[in-house]
Order: sequence, then C-alpha cells, then structure tokens
Amino acid sequence: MKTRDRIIAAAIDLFNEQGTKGVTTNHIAAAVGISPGNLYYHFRNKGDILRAIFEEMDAYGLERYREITAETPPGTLAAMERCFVMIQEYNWRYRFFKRELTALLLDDPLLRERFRLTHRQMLAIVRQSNECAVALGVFRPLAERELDLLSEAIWMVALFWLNYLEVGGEPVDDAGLGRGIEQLRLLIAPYLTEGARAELAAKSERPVP
Amino acid sequence: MKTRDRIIAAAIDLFNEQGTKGVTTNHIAAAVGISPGNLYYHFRNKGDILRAIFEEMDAYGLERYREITAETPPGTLAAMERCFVMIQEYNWRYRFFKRELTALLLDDPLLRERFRLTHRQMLAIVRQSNECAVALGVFRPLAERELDLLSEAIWMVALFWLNYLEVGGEPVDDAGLGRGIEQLRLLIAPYLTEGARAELAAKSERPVP
DNA sequence: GTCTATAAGCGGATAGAC
DNA sequence: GTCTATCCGCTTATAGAC
Repeated sequence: MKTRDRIIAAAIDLFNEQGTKGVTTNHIAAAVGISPGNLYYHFRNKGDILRAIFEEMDAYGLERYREITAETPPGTLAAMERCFVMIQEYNWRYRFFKRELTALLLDDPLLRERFRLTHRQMLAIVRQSNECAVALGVFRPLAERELDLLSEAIWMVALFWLNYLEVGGEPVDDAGLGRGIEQLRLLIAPYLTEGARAELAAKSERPVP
Repeated sequence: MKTRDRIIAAAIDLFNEQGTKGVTTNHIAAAVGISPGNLYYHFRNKGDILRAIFEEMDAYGLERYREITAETPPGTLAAMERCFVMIQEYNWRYRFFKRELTALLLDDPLLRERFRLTHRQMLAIVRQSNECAVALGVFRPLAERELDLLSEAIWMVALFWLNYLEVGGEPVDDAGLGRGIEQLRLLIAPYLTEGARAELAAKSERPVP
C-alpha cells in the first residue's frame, strides 16, 4: 500500500474516532509511522487530505451502488432496501464526514462545491429509482410533485439516519439500522400498489434479512 | 445587558457565521469589546461558553413551546405545524449547534449528557402530541409501534430539515421551510381520519399560512 | 520518498494590577 | 469587573540533508 493511501486510511480512522478538530497532521503522521515532513510531501495541508478522502468516498459509494443495481433492478423493493443498508454502511465508514459536514463545507469552498455536485447526483438517483418503481407497478402512478417530495423524504432518512442514532446516544448496530429500514417502509407504504404491499407485508414478518 | 450575556450573544453570532472551530475566545472578546482576560473571568473556558449557550437554547425552546400549547391544543394539526415552524426558527437561531452537533457532543461529555436529556424530552413531547391527536380523532387509532415510528419520523424531520437545506446549498427561506411543512404533511397524511383529512386539504390550498 | 530540525504563529489560559 | 502582560504548548508548514 502506497504511503499516500496509508495516510488517507489513517486519517479516516482518526477523524472517525476523535473528530477532525482533535486530529492534527502530526497525529496522522505518527499513526502511519512516518515523519510530519513526509506527510507534507504527499499533501499540501489538512484540507487537501480531506478533499482526497472525499474523492475516495465518492468513488466507493458509486461502486457499491453499481454492484447493487447490477444484481437488483432499480425500482424494486429489494433494491431500495439494499441501497438503504449500503448507504448506512457508507455513512458509518466515513462517519466523521457526515457528522461534521456543514462545518467542513463552511471551512472549504472547494469541498463545498464538490460535495454539492455529488449531493445533487444522489437525489437524482433516488428520484430515478422511484420513477422505475412506478414503471414497474411497485408504486401507484405519482404526480411530479409527489415524486419530488417522496424522493426527498427517502433521501433525507438515508442521509441522516446514522446521525440521528448517534445524536440520541443510541448504538449503531443491527437494531438501529433495522429501525431505519422500518422508517423507510413507513415512508413508502402509502404509495405501494396492492401487489407490492403484499410483498412488503410478507417481508416485514422477518424485518431485516 | 450584563457582560456575561453579551459574551453569549456574541459567541452565538460568531459561531453561526464561522463555526466553533474558526472562532477563538480572543475573537469573542474582541467582538464584545472586552479583553481576553475579562472573558475568562466570566467563563472557565470555551466549553463553558458552549454549555451556557445550550442552557439558553433549552430555556428558549421550552418557552416557545409553552406559548404555542397555551394557544393551540396539542394534537391538532394547527399545533403540529406551528411547532414545526417554531423548531425551524429555533434551529436557525442556534444553527451552529445543530450543524456541529455530533462533533460538539464528541468533545464534551458533560454537554453530551445534558443534550441527551433534552433530546429524550423532545421525543416524548412529540409522542404525547400524537397520542393527543388520536384522542381528538385527528389521527385514526394507532398501535404502539406505529406511534413510536411515526413520532420518531416527525421528530427526525423537525430536527434535520434545516441541516438538509444547508447541506444541499439551498437558501433557508420561506420556500425552504414551506417544503419542510409539506414533508411533515406527507408523513402524517396516511394516519389522518376523514374529517382531519378534509381540513388538511383545505389548508394545503394555501400551503404556508 | 523520507527524515530531522526548526521557524513562526496562534490559541487557551493565568497572574496580578487597577 | 476589567485590564495588561505574558506563558506554555501545540500545530502548521518549510528547509535541507540523506
């Protein structure tokens, strides 16, 4: 593993544990087992590391999404729930980032622009998935406005569920994630067609596969 | 206005604008127009200021909630929407706090415990309000589990809506808050009785009063 | 690519005079 | 209550040898 990648990996671990504020470039260098000077050979400054982490995050998320859609068609209930679980894992993996999101974006205009690009893409993907659900007969036909609001609601739960658990002091475990999935089901329940509703009911007997 | 209160007010403004990380005790003292030493006469350290701000927040929120319930009975649609708007105003007023919430709690065990007390109270209040809605015939009868999940969903939107707008780079204005209310309506719509549904439909023609 | 050494500056916090 | 002066420690970042 290249030094650059080891720096990124160590930074993610430390940031997750102690927050970006509590972790200095010296700490990161020490964790990697290199000198502070060497770290500055690979990265201009701390913000540079942060941006590199974001690029890794973004690539990781898209890759995981492709894996899911390759196996499960978008718009199906199975795909929605798999995506939700994937996003929670993703948020956990880079949890410092979502935790400090607004503050990080406040500090770095470059990161801000970069993040919003991805954010808009994600929202579009959720919306597209819901359009597929309508086309597949999983959801009943929806007005444009309904589609917008529902997509946004789903994305919001996906985005903040982990944060919600943490803020409340709840452990981030299978039980917590399972409840997130229940929230998601609650959200889409009113829009399901009869057939899809029966499928969901059958699934709910064993809540999280 | 006492110096102590001026320090708190200045700290809130600066934190909101530049984040807690970008604001030092020296900055706060300068903004108030006092010496750094004087600031330390009134507060032990930066964390102490943060905790004092939280106490102010908490008192402010409860006071506003009492004002609403004094005029609008809990469990009515009007009370729900007024509470939602109130919470958004509250979140805006102390926006740095919600923005950096998890990071702040991570840094300060005292604040963490203190916050969670309030958080649990708020969740209980939402749940109670929903029980009232059932009793008033606004909501249809709900199973315990449904009540838990719905209350949590409502609380989550109330808690994160402002953050959601900011993260997406959207302005926090009437349009943005109005969409938050629409999200709330979307959430409760499936649980309304016929009578309440008619009332809501009438209201939705002029979205935000 | 990696190290050592170090400059430069800042932030938090205290002591003691007024 | 408020100020001035000041200290310590830490963090970022660079220079230059290997």
